[in-house]
Amino acid sequence: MDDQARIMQSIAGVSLAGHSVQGDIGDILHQIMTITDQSLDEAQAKKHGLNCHRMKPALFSVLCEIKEKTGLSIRGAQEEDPPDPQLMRLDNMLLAEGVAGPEKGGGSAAAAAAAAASGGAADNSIEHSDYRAKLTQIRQIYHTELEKYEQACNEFTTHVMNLLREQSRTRPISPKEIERMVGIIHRKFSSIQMQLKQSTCEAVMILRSRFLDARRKRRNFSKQATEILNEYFYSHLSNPYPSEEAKEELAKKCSITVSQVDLEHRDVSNWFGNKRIRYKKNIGKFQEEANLYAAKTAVNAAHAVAAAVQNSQANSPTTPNSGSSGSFNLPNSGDMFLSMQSLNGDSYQGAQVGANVQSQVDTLRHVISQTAGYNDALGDNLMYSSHGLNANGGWQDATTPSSAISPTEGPGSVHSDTSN
DNA sequence: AGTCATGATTACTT
DNA sequence: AAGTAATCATGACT
Repeated sequence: MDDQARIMQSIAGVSLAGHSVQGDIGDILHQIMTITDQSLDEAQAKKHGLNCHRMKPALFSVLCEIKEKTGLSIRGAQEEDPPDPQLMRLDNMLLAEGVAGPEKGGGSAAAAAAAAASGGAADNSIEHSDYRAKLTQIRQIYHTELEKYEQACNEFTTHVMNLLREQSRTRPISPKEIERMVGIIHRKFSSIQMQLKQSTCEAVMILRSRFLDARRKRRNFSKQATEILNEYFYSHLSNPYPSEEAKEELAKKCSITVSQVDLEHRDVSNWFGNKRIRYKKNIGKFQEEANLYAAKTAVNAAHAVAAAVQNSQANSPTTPNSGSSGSFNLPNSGDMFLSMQSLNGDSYQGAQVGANVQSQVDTLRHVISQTAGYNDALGDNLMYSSHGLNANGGWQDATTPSSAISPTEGPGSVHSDTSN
């Protein structure tokens, strides 16, 4: 500002010296220089006053002259637009992945059609449809964001241009300058866009690695997820084969807890597959865990019993002791409630009851085996016996639990699931 | 670095 | 198509 003031002063002194209007000019300049210190309304009024001033055209032409002279430096800074190699790379990738391409008719739809049509590609079309769904989601987000940026950029550009146009009445602004300004704005916005493109690329890469790469990177499930899965496993020990729906539900249940990654049906299947085989291979090793989860479900069951009893005998003064006092809002308490009622002898014929009885029986059997000192002859290896696990190594029919038959596993068995 | 636990994949069976 | 058994690969822990 000081430099500018000096220039102004010198202009006034040199070009217009000797005229009787010198004091007048000084006054005008002073007004111009202080215009930014004033409130908007004041400034607006003063600007208008200056615009109508009789000296304005002369001053304006002087400014134009000066501008012409200093314009060279600006022109020197005139830079062309080198296509950013990184941006090009991002663009190419997004195009290749079908994110940036044509909205619908392009890559993804074609891929979908190809996958659906050809029988050969049906090997894992479910996963691919899932993949495509997620990709579409990403593409949608990307496009709406891009559009938003575009709109904001245009709005801002027109705003700035209006501003400049308005200012061009008081100071000389060449079209080149406006062009340059627009260029700057666009560059700023495109750098923002690049960030969007970058994060989109990242998302696509993650998606790709998750779905299409040969071997998905191993991630450990969250504690809550394993908790939930284990709970199901040990409360269905006699038949640890969750149905499709059950798997789906477990996956959902595991995903709503705070875990970095959503579990899917396949993950649940893998988990149960691994769990079954590893449990069977070395039951002793899982004994502690089994006890833990059985106890956990037993607590739930006890609470449910309390709830059921309290409910069914609400009008009767004879309340069984069952010393547990607990919340009614336990997880699963609904299921437990029904099944316990059915065990209680009440004739509830809910669709869920049958399914839950077995899990209840599993839990209760375990509790009984513990409290009754059932593990005498088996040594300390098999406190929690293998229920439906038959000697052949299969779980087989759950409805005929063989009572405490230990498979060939000895106490000192080493688990053979080692490699490398 | 070594070890263990565990998620994921593969080949095979039912 | 779902399950099993074996195996691979890696995260976490020592």
